[in-house]
Amino acid sequence: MTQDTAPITEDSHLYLIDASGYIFRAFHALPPLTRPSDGLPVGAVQGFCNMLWKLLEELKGDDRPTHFACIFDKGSYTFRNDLYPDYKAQRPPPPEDLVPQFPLIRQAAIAFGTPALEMEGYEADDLIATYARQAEEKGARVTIVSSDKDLMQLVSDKITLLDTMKNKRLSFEEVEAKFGVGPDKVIDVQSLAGDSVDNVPGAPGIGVKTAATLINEYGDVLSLLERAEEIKQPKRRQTLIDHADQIRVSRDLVTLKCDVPIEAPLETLKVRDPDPATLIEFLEGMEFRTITRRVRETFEAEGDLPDPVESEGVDHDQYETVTTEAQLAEWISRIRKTGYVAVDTETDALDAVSSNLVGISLSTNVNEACYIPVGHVSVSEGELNLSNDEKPEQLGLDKVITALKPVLEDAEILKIGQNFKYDLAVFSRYGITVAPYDDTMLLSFCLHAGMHGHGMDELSERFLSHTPIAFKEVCGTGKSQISFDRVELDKATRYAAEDADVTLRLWKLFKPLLAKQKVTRVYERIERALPAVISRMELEGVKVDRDALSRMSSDFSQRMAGYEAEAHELAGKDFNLGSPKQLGEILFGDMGLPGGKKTKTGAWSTDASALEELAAAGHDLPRTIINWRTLSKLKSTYADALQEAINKKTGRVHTSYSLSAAQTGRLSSTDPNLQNIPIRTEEGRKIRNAFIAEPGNVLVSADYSQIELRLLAHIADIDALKNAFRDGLDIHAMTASEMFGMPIEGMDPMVRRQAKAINFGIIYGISAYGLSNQLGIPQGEARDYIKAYFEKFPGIRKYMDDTKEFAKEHAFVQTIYGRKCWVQGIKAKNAAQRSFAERQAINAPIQGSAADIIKRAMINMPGALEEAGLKGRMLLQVHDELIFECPEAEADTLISTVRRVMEKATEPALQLSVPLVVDARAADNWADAH
DNA sequence: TAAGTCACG
DNA sequence: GACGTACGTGACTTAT
Repeated sequence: MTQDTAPITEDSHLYLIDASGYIFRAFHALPPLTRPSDGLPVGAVQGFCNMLWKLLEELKGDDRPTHFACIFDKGSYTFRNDLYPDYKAQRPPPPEDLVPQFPLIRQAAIAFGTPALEMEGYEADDLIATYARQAEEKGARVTIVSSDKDLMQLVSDKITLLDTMKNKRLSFEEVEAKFGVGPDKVIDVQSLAGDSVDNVPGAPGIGVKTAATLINEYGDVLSLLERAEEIKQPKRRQTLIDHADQIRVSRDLVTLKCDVPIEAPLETLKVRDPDPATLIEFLEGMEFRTITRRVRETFEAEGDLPDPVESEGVDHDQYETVTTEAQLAEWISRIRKTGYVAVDTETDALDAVSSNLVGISLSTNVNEACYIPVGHVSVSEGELNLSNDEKPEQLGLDKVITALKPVLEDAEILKIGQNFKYDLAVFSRYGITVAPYDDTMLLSFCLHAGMHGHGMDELSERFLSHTPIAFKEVCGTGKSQISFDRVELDKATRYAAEDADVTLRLWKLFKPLLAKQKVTRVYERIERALPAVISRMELEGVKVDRDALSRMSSDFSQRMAGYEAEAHELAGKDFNLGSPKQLGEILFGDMGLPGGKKTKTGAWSTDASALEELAAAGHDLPRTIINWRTLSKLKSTYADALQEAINKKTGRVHTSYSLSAAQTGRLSSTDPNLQNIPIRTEEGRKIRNAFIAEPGNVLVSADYSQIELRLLAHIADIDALKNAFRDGLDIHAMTASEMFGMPIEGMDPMVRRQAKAINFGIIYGISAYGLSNQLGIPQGEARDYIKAYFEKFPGIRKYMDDTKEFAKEHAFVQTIYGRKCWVQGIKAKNAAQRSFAERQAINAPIQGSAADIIKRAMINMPGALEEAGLKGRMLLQVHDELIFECPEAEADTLISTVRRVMEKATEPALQLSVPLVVDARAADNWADAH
C-alpha cells in the first residue's frame, strides 16, 4: 500500500489522543471487566476501543477528524527528571490489573489503523503540544482528547480539549473556571500553585486561587518574582522571595515542550480506514461482543469489498519487448495454450477515432507480459535535432496485425481489457473485430457501482495494493508532453506491459465474484455487450453545421456586449459579469439588495432562481445578468466548443460515452457532452438545429415516453398507475384528478403542472422542501400535497419504505435486471446524510432500470437494423432517447424498426406490467426530429 | 483545484 | 421539531 499522506490545511482537524492519560482515567472510571475466557483485565482497553470507534466513525462535519494519532508515554524517565529529580517521584506503581492493559491499548490503536506515537525522554503531553502547535500554525483545528489539566495551557481558538467520558469540550471558559486565568497564563498559575500529584513543588502555601490573583495583578510569574518586594502581605512576599528558584524550576516542569524532534510528520497522521480484518480479529480476540458486532455491521453495510489480494508483486523486469517474429510466434502459441489474454493498446493520441496504433501489450499470467511496438519513432522525431538517434527496431505494423488478427477474432480465446471500448475502436480501424472479450472496468462496475471509481489505477491500488506507473511519468505533462510513439521502448514496455499485467490480475480477482454477488445477468446480458455497440456509435459521430454555429457565436457575442454595457451602467461601475463573487458584492453590497440564499461557503447565492426573485421584485440588473448568462453559456459551452470538437479527419463530432461513471448505470457523455444539448428554451434550441444529417439523409429521434414513471408503476406495483398507462391516459392529469378529485376534462393547466412536479418528486424521493421550491409554494402546502398523494397511492409509500428498509439491510438497491447500486450513508447518524442516501435508494432502481432497458435496446439495435436491410446507424443516446441517421427514403421503415426494438427491449426475458411507448420522428436536424 | 453556475434526462 | 435536501450527470468560468 502506498503511504498516503495529507497536508495540513485550514480545513484539517487533527485529533490527538492522550492515550496514557486515558488509560488511568478509564481504569478508575469504568467498571472492571475481564476477558471471559481467561480473566484478563480489559476494561480500559474496551473503553479505549469504544472511544476510538466513536471518534473515527461517528463524528461528522467540522468535528470529523482528518488527521489522527494516539500518543503514549514512553518509560518514566524524562528530561524533567534532569531538572528536578523528584518529579513524579512519589507516584505509586500502576495498579496490578492495569499493567497488562498497557500493551493491549497500543495494539488497539494499531488495529484501528491509527499511529501509536511515543518518544524516549518526553512525556505524551510534550508530543501532543508539539503536534498541536504545528497544526495550529497551519490554521488547522486541533482536538486533544484528554481532560488532563496539564494540557489546558494549549487551549486556543484552534485548540480544544475533549473529555470523551463526559462528552464535553473544554475551551477558554472551562480553563478560566479552573485556573482563574486564560490558557496563556496557566503555566504561571501552575508554577506557583504546584502539583502534589506530579510532585511539582511550586510555592508553599499558595494555591490556585492565590496564584491566579497574583498573576492577574503582575502579568506572569517571572515578573512577579522580579517585583516580589512590592507584595503587601508579608508572609506571601517572603514565601515568593525564599522559593524563587523552586518556582522557576516548577515553571520549567509544567511548561510543555513544543519543539520535540518528532519522527512522524503531521501529514502522515492522515486518517485512514482501519483494515476490517485486522480490526475485527483484534476485537474478537479481546472478546468484546458489542463493539465487534458494530464494527462488523458497519463494514458489511458498506458492502464487503474483497481484501487486496496477496499476490506476487509486479516485476517490471520480467516484461518482454517483442521485436522479432519468433518472439511474436512464441506469444501467440502461449495465448492459444492459455485460452485467454489481457490486451491493451497504446496510441499516439487520446481519441479512438483518429489516433494511430503505436503498440500492443499482452499478458497471459501474473508478471508474464509483453509489449509489441509497431509505430514507435525516434525520441526526437519531428524536432530539429542533429543527434543521430534512430527509429527503434520493431516489427512492421502489418505483420503484427496479420499475426494477431486470428487470435483476436478467435471465438475460443477470451480477450480481456480495461475500458475495452477504446481498444475495440482502435482495432476496428485496422480491420479487426475483437471477440469475445471481458472488460475489467465493467466487471468492477457491476460488482461495486457506487462504492468507488473503476479506472485502472484506482482498481490496482484498491485490489492489488499496487500503484501502476503513471502515464505522465512516461510521457510528461503539459507543454512538454510527448506522444507515446516517442517513448523509448524500454520505458514503453514497462508501462504498457504493466497495464496488461494489472488488467489480467484484476480479471482473475473479479470474474469469480460475479456469480457470488449475483450480478452475472446484468454483466452478461447488458454491460458486456456495450463496448462493441457504443464504440461503433462513437466512431460514427454526428454532423454539425459549423457555419450555423459560427454565425450564432457572433450573434451571441454582439448581444452579450450589449447586456454587458447595460449591466455596467446599471451597476454604476465596470465589473466582470462572469464572476459570481463580484456580482454578489454589487447586488448585495453596493446596491444593498436583500440577499436570499447563501451558498455552502457562505457567499451570497447569485444563481438564476435568486436573480429571478430580485427581478420579480422590480430590479433591473438581475434580469440583464440572466440574459447575459444565458447567451454566455450558449456561446462558450455550445456554439464555440462544438466547432472545436469537429474532428479534422471525419468532419463530425465524436463524443465519448463513459460506461462506468453514473452509479445508477446510466451512460455519461464527455468531450464533448452531447447529452446536455439545449432544448428547453427557444434560444437554446437553435443549437440543436445545428445537429444535422448528411445530404439525402435524415436524423431520427426516438424517445421513451415517461419511462421512469412507467417503471415506478411496474416496480412499486401500483394498479391505478399501471391501468392509466395501459389506457394511454395523460398520467399527470390523471394524478391531479385522483389527488384533487376533479375531472381530467378541462383541467386547469396549473393543476396539471403541480401534479407533474409531484410525479417527478416521487421519482427523486420526494421532500416537502424540494417540492415547495420546485413549485414556489410554502412548505406546508407542499406537505399537504404529498400527504394527499400518498393517501391516494398508498402503494408508493410502501415501496419507498420497503426500499429504504432493503437499502438499510443490504447497503444496495437493485434494478429490474439485478444491477446493484450501492448506497453509502444509509445508516448515517446525521439526518441530512441519511435522507440523502434514502432518496438515492428510492431513485436508483427507477433511473437504473430505465438505463438497463435502453441499453438492452441499443444492444439489440444493430442486428435489427441489419435484418431489416437498413443502412441507418445509431449515433447518440440521451438517457431515454436514441438518435439515428439514415437515408431519407428508409426513414419510415427505420422508425418502425427502432420503435419495435425499443418497446420490446426487455422481452422475452422480462415482461413489464406496463407498456413501453416510444415517440419517434424524422427531420433534417435534431431540433425538429425531437 | 474548488466553487459556482447551468445545460440535459 | 430540527436537520438541509429534490435524482443522475459534465463543461465552463473565476478565484485561490
